[in-house]
Amino acid sequence: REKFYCLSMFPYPSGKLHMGHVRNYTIGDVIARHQRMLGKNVLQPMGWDAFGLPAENAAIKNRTAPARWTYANIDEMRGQLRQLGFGYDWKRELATCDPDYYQWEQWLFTRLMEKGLAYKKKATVNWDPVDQTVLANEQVVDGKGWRSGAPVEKRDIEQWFIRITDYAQELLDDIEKLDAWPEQVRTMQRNWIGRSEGVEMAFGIEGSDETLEIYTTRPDTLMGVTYVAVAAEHPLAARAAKSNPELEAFIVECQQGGVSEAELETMDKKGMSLGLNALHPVTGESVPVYAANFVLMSYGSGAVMAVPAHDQRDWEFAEKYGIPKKQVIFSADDSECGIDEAAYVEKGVLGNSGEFDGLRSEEAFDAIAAWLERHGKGRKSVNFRLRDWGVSRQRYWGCPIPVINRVDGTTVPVTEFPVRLPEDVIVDGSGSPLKKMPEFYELGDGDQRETDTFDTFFESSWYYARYCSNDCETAMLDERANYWLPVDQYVGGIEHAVLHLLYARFFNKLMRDEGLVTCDEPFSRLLTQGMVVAETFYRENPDGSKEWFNPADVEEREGQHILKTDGHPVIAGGVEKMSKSKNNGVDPQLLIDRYGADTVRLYTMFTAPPDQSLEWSDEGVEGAHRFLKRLWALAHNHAEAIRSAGNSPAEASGEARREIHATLKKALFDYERQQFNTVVSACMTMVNVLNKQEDAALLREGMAIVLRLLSPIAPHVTHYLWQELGYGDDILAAGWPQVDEDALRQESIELVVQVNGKVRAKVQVPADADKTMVEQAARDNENVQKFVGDATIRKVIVVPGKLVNIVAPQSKK
RNA sequence: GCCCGGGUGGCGAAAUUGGUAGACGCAACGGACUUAAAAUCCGUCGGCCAUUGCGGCCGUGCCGGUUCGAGUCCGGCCCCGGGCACCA
Repeated sequence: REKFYCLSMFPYPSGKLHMGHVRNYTIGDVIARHQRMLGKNVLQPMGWDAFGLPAENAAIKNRTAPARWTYANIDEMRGQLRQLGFGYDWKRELATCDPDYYQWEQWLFTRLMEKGLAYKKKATVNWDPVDQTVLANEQVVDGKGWRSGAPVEKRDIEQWFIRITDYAQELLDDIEKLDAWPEQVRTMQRNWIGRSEGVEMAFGIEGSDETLEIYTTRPDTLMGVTYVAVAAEHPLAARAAKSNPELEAFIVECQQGGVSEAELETMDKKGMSLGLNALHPVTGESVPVYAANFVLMSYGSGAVMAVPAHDQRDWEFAEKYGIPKKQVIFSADDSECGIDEAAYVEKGVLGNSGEFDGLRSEEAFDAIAAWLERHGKGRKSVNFRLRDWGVSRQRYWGCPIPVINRVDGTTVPVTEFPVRLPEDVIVDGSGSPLKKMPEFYELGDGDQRETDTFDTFFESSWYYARYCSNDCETAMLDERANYWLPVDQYVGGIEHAVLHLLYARFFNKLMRDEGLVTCDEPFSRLLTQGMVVAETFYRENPDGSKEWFNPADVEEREGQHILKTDGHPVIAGGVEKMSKSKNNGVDPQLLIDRYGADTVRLYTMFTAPPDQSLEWSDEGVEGAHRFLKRLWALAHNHAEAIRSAGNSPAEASGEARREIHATLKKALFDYERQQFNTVVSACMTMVNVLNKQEDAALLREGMAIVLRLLSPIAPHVTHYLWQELGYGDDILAAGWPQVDEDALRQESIELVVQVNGKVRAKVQVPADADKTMVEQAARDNENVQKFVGDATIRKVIVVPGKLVNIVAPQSKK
């Protein structure tokens, strides 16, 4: 049989399942069961993304080791997944914190080191000066450490990187192959990789032999450069600061704050002159050099050219510091292009640009690049926004980076795997326990084992492949991976649209180039489920931190949100993604206990289309449950008749049978496009139709259709009724229902008649009526005549099978 | 700030992608059954007007445009959500 690999993003074992998990895994299971009923050889595995920050936080809070906490959560959540009836192949279960798993990524990392694809360099992290520890971006709240409350600083430390930029072009090009991915995700990935074509060039430094390398996508504006900006950490700035205390203070000030892009992009743009000048590569003119807090050292060369007249950020900076603006681009059609109010960022025609005057921006791009090239000062170059992947984390609960730091300062890869993470530790919040465990890192002769661990995206970048070979003890993957891969259907949250999905695509290419897999891309088809969101509620602690309360513990009283346990008010924090950190998850267990798995599954499928975000509410679950009861009652009211009815189609009940098959046609269409909410609607419609029927043959045919359509969504009830009504032993093996086109034929159909685009009547016409007949029937209608009156009919539009529009504009009197 | 989505009845949504706006549900209301309640069944259910019946006007976040026809396409706004490289 044809293979079908259906995969849902594995969960972080945070405690219990939340509604987002239920939604994700129900969608995956519905697709897997659907494919199974279509006759395919389906693989659907499940596992645990088990390393991560929350386990360390829980360890501090509960005084348990992260490993213990994690394994207990896995047991709890596995039990819940079983209750929900998901069809997983549990033999393939894996947890990323298992040395049998992570040893292979340690091995692969050493291969990357040998190939030069892994390297060490300094990079900036958030530093909490009180707790003396590195903070994740999430742990920086309003510029302060979440535990200490101290203002966060930037600090540069040595870290491992992987050269994802070597694969930038291929990652970009292969997006074209992903034609069964949502366009939205493809666009986000393209933008993230951010290929641009521009020019790199060297500005001279006045009174020095040094040069400043800069890159621009707008070389046509080169003659409008009025200053150059460098990062505060730039060597040039550091040197100038030695004789300038004010500048030194500014550089220290720039060390404040976190490293997240959102923070950097929204902060006040500040700068200070270095008191030295750069030399324009074409004119040789002097322009001042500024240190600026928005230029990043880790980004390109840490220097940018600034054209206030034609770049909005440069414009604002120039305005603030009184730097001149020089307009060099003018609109081609003499339309308004002044630069007094804002930068003029459009392309146009050059002026004030010496020998380049009169060229259009596009021509100037080439001309200026050629000039620079000719004079040995620059060249065209392609640039990517994508940066190399920093994989070092100064944390305990992760996969140890398999390297040894030699006493002579060199770094060598480990040769024996796994490098085991000690699990019996105490986490106290003051940095990684590994750094306090000489038994872990001391290797004798001064050699030390690396104590940093991998980014947890490392584990989640290849788990999809390991499921195929998870019992293989001698290699990362074996030939079974190439049978199952690529994943035919991947299902997961839209929040992973870029990072996880891009890293996994990259990792697949790394594994391919290592000869481990043959496919270029890991996921053929992608369904990005919308988020399950819910209200958030919090109170502010005296130290400014926030305590979050679960919506289930909050009620509304006289327009105020009150915490049930103490009766005091809480603050509504808006509707957000269900998360541990905001404590706004809904516990599905209560619903499973009360209504059973099928109701929970049916409700999550029915209440919104899979890719749309779903705001949770308890209401509506009752309706899903009621439908299953109606289905059950329908089956039992007619059980005898259905069991004894023959399998021949129910010819007698023309209209009802037509409705069943027309609805089936829609349901099959919706299954194909994965719009499961309307599949459920269709099933409800069919049950409503069948409820009014007595004809045993039609009931037998109709029930056989409904049960199979519903089987992927509500497997338990349908499995039981299938047997009970005598259709067979196994509904999964029953085959997929098919539309009988004969049943859809109609003798007459209803057409909508519009006059000037407004519906004025509905007429019955024979199904095979031609255009003339249809038009005549429309004109004959009383209400239509009333609206046409004595106006001249200018045009009649007939849309076959749908409508007639009579265009007869009333003349104004 | 940048990138990507979304906005349709009291609520979740549908509209096979430019052709009847509101399918299917939830809630609500009215009725049947019941001593009663629950459950179940039947009916009403966008707003306004008309109502004996036919019906009419408005309506898919806001403003404008294209079209015989726009929830759907185009331009400009507003609001909400996701991501922004150390949450996963």
